[in-house]
Amino acid sequence: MSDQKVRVRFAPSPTGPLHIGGVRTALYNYLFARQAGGDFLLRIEDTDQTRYVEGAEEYILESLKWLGLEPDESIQNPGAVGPYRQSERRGIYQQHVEELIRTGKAYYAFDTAEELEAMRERETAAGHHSPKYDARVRMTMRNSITLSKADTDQLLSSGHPYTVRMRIPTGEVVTFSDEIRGTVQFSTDELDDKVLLKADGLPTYHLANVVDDKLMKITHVIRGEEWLSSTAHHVLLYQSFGWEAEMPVFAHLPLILKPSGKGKLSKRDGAKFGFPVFPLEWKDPKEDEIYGGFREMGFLPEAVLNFLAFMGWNPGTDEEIFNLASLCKAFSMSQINKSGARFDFDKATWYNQQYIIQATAEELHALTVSAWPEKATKEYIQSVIRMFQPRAERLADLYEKSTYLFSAPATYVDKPLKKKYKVQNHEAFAQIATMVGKSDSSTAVELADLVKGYITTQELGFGAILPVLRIFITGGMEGPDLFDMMHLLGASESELRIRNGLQYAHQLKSGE
RNA sequence: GGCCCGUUCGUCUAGGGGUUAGGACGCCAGGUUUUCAUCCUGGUAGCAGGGGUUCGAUUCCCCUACGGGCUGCCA
Repeated sequence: MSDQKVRVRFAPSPTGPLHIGGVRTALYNYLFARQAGGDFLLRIEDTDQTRYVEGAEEYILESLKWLGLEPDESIQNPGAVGPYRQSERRGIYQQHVEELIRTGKAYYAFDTAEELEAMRERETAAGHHSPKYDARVRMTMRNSITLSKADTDQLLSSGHPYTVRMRIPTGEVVTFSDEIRGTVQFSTDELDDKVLLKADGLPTYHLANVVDDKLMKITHVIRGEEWLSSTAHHVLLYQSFGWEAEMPVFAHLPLILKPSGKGKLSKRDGAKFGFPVFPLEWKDPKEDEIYGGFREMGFLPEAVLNFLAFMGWNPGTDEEIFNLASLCKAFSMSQINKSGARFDFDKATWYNQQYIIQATAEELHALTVSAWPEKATKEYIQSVIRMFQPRAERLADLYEKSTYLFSAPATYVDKPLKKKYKVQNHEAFAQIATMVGKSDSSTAVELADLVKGYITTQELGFGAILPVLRIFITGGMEGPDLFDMMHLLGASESELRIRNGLQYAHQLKSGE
């Protein structure tokens, strides 16, 4: 197995939006494949028709595309081992299930939902805590083991609904090696006779997964820890088919947990904690509810990837900024943790800020084009972006925080203005306005020298002038360097704003 | 309840028989910016508990506690 070309798969169910934990699973699969020069496939596991959600498949595809985790083989660009949608592989499963029945590894079960329920109640009452359809119980149920051949054939030909169950042997120990957890053992006495084929003719995860992984030549199964318990069933299935030699290497990833409280991160946690748990926004057709996405929240895909990569993995060094390409180089299965990681939105935000700072103004402009005032030129907008990059945690901060560079402030912060503006400086501000208006400084530094020189020679004090000037220009107390902004706004606009601000401040003061 | 997996600062983690237990986020303080942010410096805080093994355990073993997963004709 190890001398074959590495092939891994990401196999989500189209039952809703792709959860952030799923994204991380996809990422690790992608990284592992890229690093090994192998293939990364996407398989849609749509065997539960009752949970199928319209649009989920497209959502998954779009998410992976946004993140840059595009599969080598998928429903969109099929390879040689398709179809890549399980619902289109019915015949394959049917065929394999028949083989298991022939060899006695599986059997028909005719129990109805009511009968199963009755069994569970009976078992619980008898003191069996988690009732399992196991070697003992199956002898009390209606299946092709307890029924005569004639009765079984009769039921089958009469169209009675049936499932096919796995016949778990007793008294054996299933041992397998997990890349992350080491040797894991299960006693077959603990295992139940899992349903392999449902009454609707579609396979359950267990059967479909094993058959598809084998047929799609998957070498490494990298998936969430929620699958660890059922891996024993999967190993048994490989054995039943005589596929021991082709059994993939298993690697069960630690789960992503809620930021606080108990359990793994869930769909509702986003709304509950005020941050996205999905890559893209999702409008649920059934619930009439909108779930926020990292993309719409102004996150850069590489920041999401970097953040997610570090939830459960580390490069073994102190470095922590890794884009997709460097992650591919640094990734190693042996550096994956065993324990679950709590989702930390502050850390995600920090990563985003880092990537916004690293990005070029051109890139950020391209990602936000429609958000800027139409009249502004590209050069002007990109200058604004450069000024606000270190001040942005989300893409929207870029244009939401910089509105005053596109139109004069409509209001001023009164309290600081009252405190800082002194009536006796009125003439000095008027002088500065004139000076700024006439200046043809080619750089912000020249403009700064000019104004600061005036303040110094007039002995006005920077603290009495600069903060007030900032309020005149922006309306507020925060923002980029004052002279950078005035230089960008231009001489006449700056002069105008100073004069308007001065008039306002003067009225504010004299009105007391 | 049963089975399986896990447990280093609040969070993400490095480390691993002898270390001042390292880094990052967050938070706090200082510096730069006479603003805010960035950036820089410093600080805060941790090996779940109990038994072993050992000259010596945070590191190895066992137990307990706690956390997580599974226990569906869901995946």
